[in-house]
Amino acid sequence: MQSVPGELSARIESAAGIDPQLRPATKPQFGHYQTNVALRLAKSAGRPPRQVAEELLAKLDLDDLCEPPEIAGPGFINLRVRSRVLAAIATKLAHDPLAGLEPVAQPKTVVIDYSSPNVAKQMHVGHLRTTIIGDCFTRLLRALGERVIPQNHVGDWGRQFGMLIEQIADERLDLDSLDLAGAEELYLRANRHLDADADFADRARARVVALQAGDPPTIAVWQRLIAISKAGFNQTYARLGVLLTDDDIAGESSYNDMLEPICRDLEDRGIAVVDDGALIVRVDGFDAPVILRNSAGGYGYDVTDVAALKHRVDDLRADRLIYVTDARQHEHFLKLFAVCRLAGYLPEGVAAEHVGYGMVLGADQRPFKTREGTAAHLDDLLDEAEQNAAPAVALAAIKYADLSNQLQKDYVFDPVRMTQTTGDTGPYLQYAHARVAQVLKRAGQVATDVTRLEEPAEQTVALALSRFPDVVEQVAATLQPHRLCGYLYELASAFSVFYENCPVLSSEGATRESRLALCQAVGNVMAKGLNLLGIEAPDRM
RNA sequence: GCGCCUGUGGCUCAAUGGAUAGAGCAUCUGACUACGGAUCAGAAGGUUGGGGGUUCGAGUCCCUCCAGGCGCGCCA
Repeated sequence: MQSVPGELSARIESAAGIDPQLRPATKPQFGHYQTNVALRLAKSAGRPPRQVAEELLAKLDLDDLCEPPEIAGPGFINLRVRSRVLAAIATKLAHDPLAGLEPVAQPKTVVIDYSSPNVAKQMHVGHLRTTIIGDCFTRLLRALGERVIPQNHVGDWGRQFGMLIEQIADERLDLDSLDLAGAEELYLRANRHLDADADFADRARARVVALQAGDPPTIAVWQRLIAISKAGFNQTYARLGVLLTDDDIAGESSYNDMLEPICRDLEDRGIAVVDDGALIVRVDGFDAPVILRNSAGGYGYDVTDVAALKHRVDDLRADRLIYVTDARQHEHFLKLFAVCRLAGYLPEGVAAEHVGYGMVLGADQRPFKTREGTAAHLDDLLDEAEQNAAPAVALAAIKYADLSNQLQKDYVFDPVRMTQTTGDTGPYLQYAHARVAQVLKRAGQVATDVTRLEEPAEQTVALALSRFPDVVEQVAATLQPHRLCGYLYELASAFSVFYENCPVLSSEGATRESRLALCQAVGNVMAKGLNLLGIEAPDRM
């Protein structure tokens, strides 16, 4: 079944010839949906908009879905959906396990790059957003039937491993007793050692060479460090309740064998040139080139990203690539996409999008740091939020705060404000869901059909419910979770008004049954919506 | 210097080129012997950073200036 706005939109378009740009009405007195189609047609037709609107309505039959349309203001057409249509939708939403979401006709393969922590370092505040946002995208697109392949681009390669492995040898460290926090302390000791001891620095450099050459004992230690780190990451993922698993890990090192052939390919085809000893690709519109290979013959992140993209297109068969990293890397990804288009690694039919998010700031409006000046650990943030609320609620608060404003904006991590249960917060949404659950539990009967929507509050709830599938679809297309947050907040508010004005358990007969079913629909949609955000919907709080 | 992002009530944020710019927090005023008051109703609070322009219509698009953040060849 097509959604109501979808069906209305299709019918108006077939009569008008252009997309009606149907929108939810901006005010209750304008009905449920509005379109400015007559205003736009009037221009090319050279006739008054209201007259165009009348002619259009004469050709349209919406009687099965809407009350008679109204022409208002300069020529808007206002539509009010019939109560029995809304009731039928609400009934469906009450019982549909998918809450009205329908799988796309032709699923695409979507590769989403997110989280990407570094080996031998605990995840810090910077990883919070990429992990939560990426997890939300995975849930959203999977709910719509897309084939989603998360890619956790773990930083498991680079010069730091030389000093780490040498430091382990120097200390005769027992790796069996090392956890991720311990590995991070090791990292710091190795760093200090490197600065203070030239001989150690030489050995670290030699160890990097050995690692790159595949020296077995060196590789063995490197693999242990990765295993220790993964275990630490997985603890944090479990605490965050995100879907990432070890299967989603595609570390930087996995692309090593591709780097040299890519350089050769691009150089052979004249796309890359040697400049100042480095192999680079110049990109129109950007001053700085993409550096495939530095003048010392080493490979950096640029070429690794090219290789990763090529792998995702060629081997994973991606139709759509999404990268979730901080906004500062935006230009890097634009250049990466440009180079890959140029090289033919990124065919026209494959979409590539960078979703850049803003920084997490402390109360001082500065990037969130510890007292020592290092980036705060992710676990510390969770701990801090849990001082203000129970773990499940604190996590909801953090995720909602992270997803509810436009992603590219910085936001202030304010544990007190975001754990509040009033206003536009995660806990408020959970509370609405819990109230629904309690009513249903106490009803003592199974919810059936929504049959009457006489009260305005009932109408408002049903109308909000009917918009859910469209909102989800739009969020999946635009990758703007804050719109889903806004929608769920609206639904929760509408439910609260209904709850205040329309007794459920103390009403009788058909009214009671209808209201119970409406409650169930709200609960179902709310739970589904929260689930798409990665937020739990408890029955009690 | 060049480029990207941001600027909306005291604070935190919405608004797909459409009607009188919407919410929440805080403030003030109301509603409970309660289907969970972790709620609801109402009030007050705005020259959408400034100035031009395009359009029937601009917070939104274009130009320009201002303020803040970030990035600008061999580290991710």
